[in-house]
Amino acid sequence: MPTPARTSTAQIVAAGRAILEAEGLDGLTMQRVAAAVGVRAPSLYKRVDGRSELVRLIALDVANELSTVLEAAATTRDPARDLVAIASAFRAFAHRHPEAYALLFRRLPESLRPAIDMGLPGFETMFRTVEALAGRERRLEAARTVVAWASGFISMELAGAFRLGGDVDEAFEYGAERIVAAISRRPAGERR
Amino acid sequence: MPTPARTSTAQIVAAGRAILEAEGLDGLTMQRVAAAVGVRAPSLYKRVDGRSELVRLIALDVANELSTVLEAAATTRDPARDLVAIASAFRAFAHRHPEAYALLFRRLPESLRPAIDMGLPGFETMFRTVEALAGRERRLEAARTVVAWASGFISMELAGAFRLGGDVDEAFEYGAERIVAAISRRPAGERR
DNA sequence: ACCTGAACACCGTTCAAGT
DNA sequence: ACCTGAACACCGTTCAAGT
Repeated sequence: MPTPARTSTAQIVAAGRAILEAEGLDGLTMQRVAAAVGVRAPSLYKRVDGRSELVRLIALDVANELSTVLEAAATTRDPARDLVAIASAFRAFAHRHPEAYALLFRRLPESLRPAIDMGLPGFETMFRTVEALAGRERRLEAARTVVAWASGFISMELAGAFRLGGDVDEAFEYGAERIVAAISRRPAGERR
Repeated sequence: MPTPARTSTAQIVAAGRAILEAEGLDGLTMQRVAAAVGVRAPSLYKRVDGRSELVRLIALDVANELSTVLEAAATTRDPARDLVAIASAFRAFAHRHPEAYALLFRRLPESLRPAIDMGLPGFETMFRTVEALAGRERRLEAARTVVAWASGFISMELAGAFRLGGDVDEAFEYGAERIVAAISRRPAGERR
């Protein structure tokens, strides 16, 4: 006799994300998630293949949200200003969802890799903005430089690695400005 | 009746590091470490306060080794070349010990933070080299920019995040050059 | 002193049995 | 169909008992 579903994959992912953010990745247990959606742990396996699959689904959810945030950040027609805005939006997102953010850049065995496509609109936007500054030929190296800097800065910041005092916001602004200039085809002063 | 110690903290840390590198952080269990040093899991608690303490000790060991590697990398008197060499040594270390490296930049509750002092000689060397390029006033922001870029690049690389093809080594060289230029004081006469 | 087995409270995961 | 309790193989950690 069929019984109605008491939960859904979407609800499980949402609950998992909430628990992740509140308790950290170690606190994200199948039992907690099950309790949050009103079910017992074994029932989760009807919709999700296991814990690592759940974590992967959460990471995909986070990537999508981040993508829309980045997309919305490029509002001017000036690529230099847009790129700074994109980097700042990236950082603000990480501050709002530090545990979720950490999920995006963690080391994983090849097989479990979350296929976070750089094809997501927000990353495309970033990529296009970089290309406008660095030129078609150097766009890949330039994009990698920008993303490496931004993600590294944020990871260190969230890991509490900036312990020498100073103004961290100011260091981010300094870095953003310098990096934008560094990847630009012409020195900033010559642009019009 | 006293029995002789069958292992030591140093041996435990070394075994733990080997297991970490071979099996990943999840594979680093007290039982495995115990087996590797020829003892049962409960005996580890005589020398180490628990698993997170063990991980902290391993992280400190890694930080010290990284420090000596960085220190040895600065061999010329040209700070620009030295800084590139330091960044490359940093990257090479991470490639040799990817799991150990990941330990250094992971998010931790404040209380468990591994007190990886920036006072370690290798980091001092890097800091001094940056200062020679960026000047005393901007050295903190400049150092943060360099380390953020390098650590971010390496994390992404090790996480398998560079999936758009292209030459990753070339992207690192490109980034290193551009960043060194970006944090350097402008030569006299050039306007901004 | 140091080491150990046994025990406890947790995990993730499987599966037969219930509705 | 979906959910569940029971079971299994693991964890980390504690502690009384052994040497």
